[in-house]
Amino acid sequence: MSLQLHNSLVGKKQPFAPLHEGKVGMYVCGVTVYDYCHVGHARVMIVFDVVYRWLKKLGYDVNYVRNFTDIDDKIIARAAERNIDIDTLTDDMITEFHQDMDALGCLRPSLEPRATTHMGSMIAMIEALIARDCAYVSESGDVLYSVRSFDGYGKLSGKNIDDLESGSRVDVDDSKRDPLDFVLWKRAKEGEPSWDSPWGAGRPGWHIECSAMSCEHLGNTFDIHGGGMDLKFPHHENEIAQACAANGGDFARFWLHNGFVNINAEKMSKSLGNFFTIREVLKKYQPEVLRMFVLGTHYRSPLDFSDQALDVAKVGLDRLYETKRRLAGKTVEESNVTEAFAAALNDDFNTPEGLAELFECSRRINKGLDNNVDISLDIQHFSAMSALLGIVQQDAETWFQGDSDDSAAIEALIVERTEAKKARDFARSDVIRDELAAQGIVLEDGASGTTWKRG
RNA sequence: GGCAGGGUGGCUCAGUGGUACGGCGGAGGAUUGCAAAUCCUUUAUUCGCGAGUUCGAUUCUCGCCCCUGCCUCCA
Repeated sequence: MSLQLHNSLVGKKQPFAPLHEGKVGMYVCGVTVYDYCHVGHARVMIVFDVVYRWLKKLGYDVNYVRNFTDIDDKIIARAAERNIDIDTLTDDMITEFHQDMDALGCLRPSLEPRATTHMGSMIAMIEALIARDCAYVSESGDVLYSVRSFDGYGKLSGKNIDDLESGSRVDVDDSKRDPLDFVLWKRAKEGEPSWDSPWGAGRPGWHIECSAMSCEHLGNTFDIHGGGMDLKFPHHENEIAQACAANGGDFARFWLHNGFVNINAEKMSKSLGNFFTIREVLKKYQPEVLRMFVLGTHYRSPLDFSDQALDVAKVGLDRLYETKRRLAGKTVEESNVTEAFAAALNDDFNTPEGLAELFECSRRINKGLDNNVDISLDIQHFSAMSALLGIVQQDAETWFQGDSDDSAAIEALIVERTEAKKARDFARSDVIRDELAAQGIVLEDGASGTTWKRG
């Protein structure tokens, strides 16, 4: 079966075919760089990392663009708060962001454009919108987008303008022709960073950034646009309105939205304050645990965050690493994933089903090892599937034992215990095992000697 | 109020018009000096509730209940 994507634009799965043979253009909304990333951000990045990896595996030449919003109200406020330059803040946060992403095993996108270096294309797009009567300069001096001018407004989010207005919580701004009109260009306020434009000094609105940067780097019409479900409205709706009205054609062809990360059945978010940063989680859990946790649920479903859920992910990974550990020393040839795995990923990136296949493959290997039958093909599959998901990528001993420096002492005790066992002095060997167990060390007596891990 | 997405075993998470995948946990067995790990067997007359369509529905349709989100910044 070929790749099927759930396209938010039509609300169902559709067969995927790129605009240009063999090439895929994909844009994913990145982060606003004013603070550390939390688990919600981690989910988007991990989900689209797997999308990226799978598209490449299918043989596409993928141009993956993920932006940084490096100018907005929150950034200005935070820089002022910390009494540092905006550039210092954003550069710093981008470095921290990359650190988190690298830790999580997310491949770097092809390009990570920053809003502040794309003023030209944003201004050009706004000019085009004004020329087409889709935007206007308000009394306050801001440039606004006129939502009534765009017929398809609301198509992505399944809303219509009248419904939006009746349920609107937005304060009515007199300078707007319509309450739903949104800012394309904000006139500079005293002391704020600004860029020159035909409408005076100012800075871009959030939505225009993504429309301009995606079109500049991927062309006016491109294949995939992704992001969190919360960006569907108004952000992505506005992106479509801007790009389509300015360019006169289609914008992104497939829209992919991932579900939220919840805590106690509530959305994890900055505003609710119920978030955990990635680095907080990584103090307690290895990065692959977070990855496993994310991939264990389909990307569009809600994902409940809890220590218990992470523990479950950890135990599952342990199982896979036990298999990898038994494979130590065996050379693995480059190979492909199983058909079942490919079918799962092709079905709108069904990673839980992909994981099920990986676990089954693990069992086949263990069984083969126990019964001494040829499992070379399974080993290749195991390696290819785990690599594709970006898990079980560490050395198994490191995974189980960590890299602290008490290993020598532990191993000395294991040698002593082995001697005792050889002498059938089980009382002594059990004492040693108990001593180690008290330190959290679990021993496993295998056919080729004793191995250990931290429990 | 409008719109979107959900409700599957003790927990978690897939899936399908013909009685349900995987993981965790539980029980039993093999293996082991005993463990650990691994393997085998087992663990949902049942998929929120009611009705309809059908030979047959958890899967389709309708109604209802409950949960979450979006409609303001948000991944």
